[in-house]
Amino acid sequence: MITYRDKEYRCAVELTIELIGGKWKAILLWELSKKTLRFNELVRLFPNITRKMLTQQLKEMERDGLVLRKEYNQIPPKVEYSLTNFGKSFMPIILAMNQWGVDYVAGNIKE
Amino acid sequence: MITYRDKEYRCAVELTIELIGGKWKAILLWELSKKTLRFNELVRLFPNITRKMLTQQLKEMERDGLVLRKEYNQIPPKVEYSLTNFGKSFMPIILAMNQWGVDYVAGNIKE
DNA sequence: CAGTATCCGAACTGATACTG
DNA sequence: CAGTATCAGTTCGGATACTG
Repeated sequence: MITYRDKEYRCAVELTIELIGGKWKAILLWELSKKTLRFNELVRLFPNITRKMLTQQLKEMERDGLVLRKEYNQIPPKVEYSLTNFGKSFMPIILAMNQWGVDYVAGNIKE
Repeated sequence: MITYRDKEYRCAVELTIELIGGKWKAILLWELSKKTLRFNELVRLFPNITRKMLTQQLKEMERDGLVLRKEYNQIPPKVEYSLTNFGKSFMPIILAMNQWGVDYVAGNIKE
């Protein structure tokens, strides 16, 4: 058993899923690992995610310490999202996910 | 863009999430990688998953080619679940997930 | 620009009972 | 043993409109 922030998990995999599971978080980590991005840049990168879901996911990741939200007090507003060191610690997983795609569906990748 | 089984994905990570995302699939892959298991053994291993959800997840993984369902025609029934080679191809990801837990919450693991 | 608010249907999850 | 069936509650996800 693993205890983390007062919750119990059967195995490490379960905990990992809790932190980066869901439809969007792994992909957000992937993009943010390449480049710090502003809110609307993320919106444009992912035509399929709504602003609502994007805000929600980013907030959860910020709460969990994976993402740093930097707000510039200016008009028009400017907010930048980047990975914390903790967020970067998931990169081996994200890279493994990407590598899996390269290995197993490489023939179907179109640039 | 990646095309896989008539669906399009922005990046490999997105496709990986589609195949092994969700709350249970990664954990099921983890357990089945260690040992072929019968339905009720899985039920006992995961007190938090209901039979309904377990059936549903296993069916999806079978449909996607990750899991092999072997039914013995006998009474009482016996069904064994194991990983296909395709299912095993996700092991680098699952192992990375587990390793993350070992590295980052090791202090909180109780056997 | 970077979000909120509201509404709504779909999907997930759980409890319980039942079946070949 | 290995599931299904049913009901109900919660969360997810998307469309649209609005705000500081």
